[in-house]
Amino acid sequence: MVETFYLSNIVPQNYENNAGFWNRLEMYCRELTERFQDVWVISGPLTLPQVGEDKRKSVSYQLIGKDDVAVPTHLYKVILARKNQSSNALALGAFVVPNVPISFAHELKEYQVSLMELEKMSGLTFFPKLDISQSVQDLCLLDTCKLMDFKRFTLYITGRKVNGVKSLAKLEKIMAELKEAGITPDEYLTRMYFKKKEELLEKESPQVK
DNA sequence: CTGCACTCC
DNA sequence: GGAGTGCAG
Repeated sequence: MVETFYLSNIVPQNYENNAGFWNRLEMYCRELTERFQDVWVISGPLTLPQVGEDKRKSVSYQLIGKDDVAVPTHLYKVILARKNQSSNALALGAFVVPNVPISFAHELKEYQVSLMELEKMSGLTFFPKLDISQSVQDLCLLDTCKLMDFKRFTLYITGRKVNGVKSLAKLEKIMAELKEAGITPDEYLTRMYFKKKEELLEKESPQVK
C-alpha cells in the first residue's frame, strides 16, 4: 500500500475515466475475488501510435504541468485469476482502455486484447513463468467481463454516500436525487436508508425518540 | 467507489 | 501540510 503512493507509481488519468469506466473495471477486479481464490492484477500506462489523415502512424501525447508530465493515451490492465490451488485452472484477460471518458454504452470486451498484443504494445513480459501452452482460458469466457451497468453503479455509489452521510437533510437529498435519476432503491439500499435514518434521528433529536 | 476544493490550525 | 468536511460523477 505504501508503494501505491510512490510518485513513480502514479500516472495522469482522465478524471471521468478514473471515476467511471476505470472505477467500474476496478470494481470488477474486486468482484473476481468472490469467484476466484487468487487474482493478480497489473495496470500501467501506454503511449500508442495513432493513425493520421494520411494513414501514417505517429506517436503524440500531451504534456501537463510546469514539469511536462507525460499523459498516456491509454491504460492497460492484465487480470490473471486462479479458481483454486488444487485444480490449476487459470483465466487471463488483457485490456487496453483509452484515457478519455467512456460511457456506459461501452462494454469491457471492446477493449480486450490478447496478452501477446499487449506485450508488444508495452514492451513488457507479464507472466514470464506462466506457460501459455498450458490451459489458460479467456477470462471473458470463464467469467463475465461485465462491468456494473448505470443502475447498479448508481445504487452502489448511493449506498456509499448513505453510509457516510452526516445529517438527515443530506440523507433525504441523496435519496431524492436517486429517485430523480429514475432509479428505485433495491432492498439492500432501502434497509441501509432506514437504518441510517434511525441513527440520525437519534443523533439530531434524542428527546423525540 | 473514484476523486477535488475548501477551511481551519 | 494534515485533518476534517462537503460535493460531484
